[in-house]
Amino acid sequence: MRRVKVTEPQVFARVSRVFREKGYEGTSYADLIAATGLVKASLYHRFPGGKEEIVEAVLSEVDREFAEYVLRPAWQEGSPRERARQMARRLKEFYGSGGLWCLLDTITLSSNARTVAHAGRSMEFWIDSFARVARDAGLPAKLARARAEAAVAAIEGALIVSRVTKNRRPFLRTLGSLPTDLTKRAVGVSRAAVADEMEQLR
Amino acid sequence: MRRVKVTEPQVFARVSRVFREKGYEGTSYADLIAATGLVKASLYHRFPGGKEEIVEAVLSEVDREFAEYVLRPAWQEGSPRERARQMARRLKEFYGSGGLWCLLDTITLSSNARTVAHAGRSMEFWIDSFARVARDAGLPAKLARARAEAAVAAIEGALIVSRVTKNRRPFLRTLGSLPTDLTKRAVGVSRAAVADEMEQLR
DNA sequence: GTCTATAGCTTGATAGAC
DNA sequence: GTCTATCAAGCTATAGAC
Repeated sequence: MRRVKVTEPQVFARVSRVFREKGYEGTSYADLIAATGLVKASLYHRFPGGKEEIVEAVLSEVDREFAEYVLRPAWQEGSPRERARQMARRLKEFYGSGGLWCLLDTITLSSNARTVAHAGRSMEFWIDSFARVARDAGLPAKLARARAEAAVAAIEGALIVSRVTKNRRPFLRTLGSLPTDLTKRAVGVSRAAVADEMEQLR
Repeated sequence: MRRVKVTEPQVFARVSRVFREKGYEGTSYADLIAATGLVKASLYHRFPGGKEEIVEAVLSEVDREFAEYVLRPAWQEGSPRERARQMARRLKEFYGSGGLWCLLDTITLSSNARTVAHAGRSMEFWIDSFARVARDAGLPAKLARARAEAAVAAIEGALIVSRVTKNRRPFLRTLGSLPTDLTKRAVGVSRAAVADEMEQLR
């Protein structure tokens, strides 16, 4: 009765799903076993460092996918607004329209300093990517950076609101306004009609 | 050797601090014992329902304080902008300038449905409070609601960015722009100078 | 690379004395 | 209302066969 070998990409995908959903402390080996179909000793064979090593590996892998797919448009040629729009589409996909949480969030609560530092670097790259688009749209570097931080926070926060109130609309709205938030030349009081903003409400 | 009795408000304050910091699964009785100075059986005497009852009680209490202090200006008389400013000041205080997390966030990851529902109602009241200020500023109800959701998300997200990148500035900036974000008549492309926004960067 | 079996510790929870 | 003592279950982790 030979078991079918579970491929490495499958293990990563299934395990990361659990950590995204339950966080670091909330994830037990029982959960990981149920998700992968592997037995505990097999997980230890693949990740001798235990849970900490698993979470490090998952973070690296998810990070790579996020950078290479979701954030990629930030580093390509083309109209800043259109690149932001493409990132918004991919963010929607990546976060399951607001039904999946962010690993950088769930994993950084009561986990070790090394993991938090790793997640910090990942988030910095995310911010850098957004900031690049804002700069390409003509914003001064300092302002671009602030806009990028605010945009990342808006997304992270919208996921929390989505989880807590079980309403995904704020998340989808945040993605909808992302291209504008990242690239518009100024915020503040304007004479543009309220109707403009209301039209964008979905 | 009689022990000094620990007052109920002290227990609530210390226990809620732990849950804010570590989340639901991340908090163990060992943590609660260390924080309160009480022994396990004493905690069970006060909260026979165990961890679930503790977290419910903490949520109710923190909720009450948040509504009665932080959100209070939303339901008072006066200029909407000034009321938003006062809430921003109190939010800064409540979240330790970005060094303390939100219970509604940390407690809703891998905890039971009842707790998530409770947290959901708390967040709805928060959104309602913000929306009221936006409506008082002259915004139509639907737009006011969307602005309120976005503002709550911005705060929650800024706390995550603060935790992950160990940089509190995004959080403080979010509070700085809260009065404007909540009460301005329109967003979008405007002719107001970029300098206006940059001046507000701290 | 996967499995069975087991070790030892920590967890949430309870009984009962003071 | 607080304590000591104890419990079973769950946890992370390892040894060793196939």
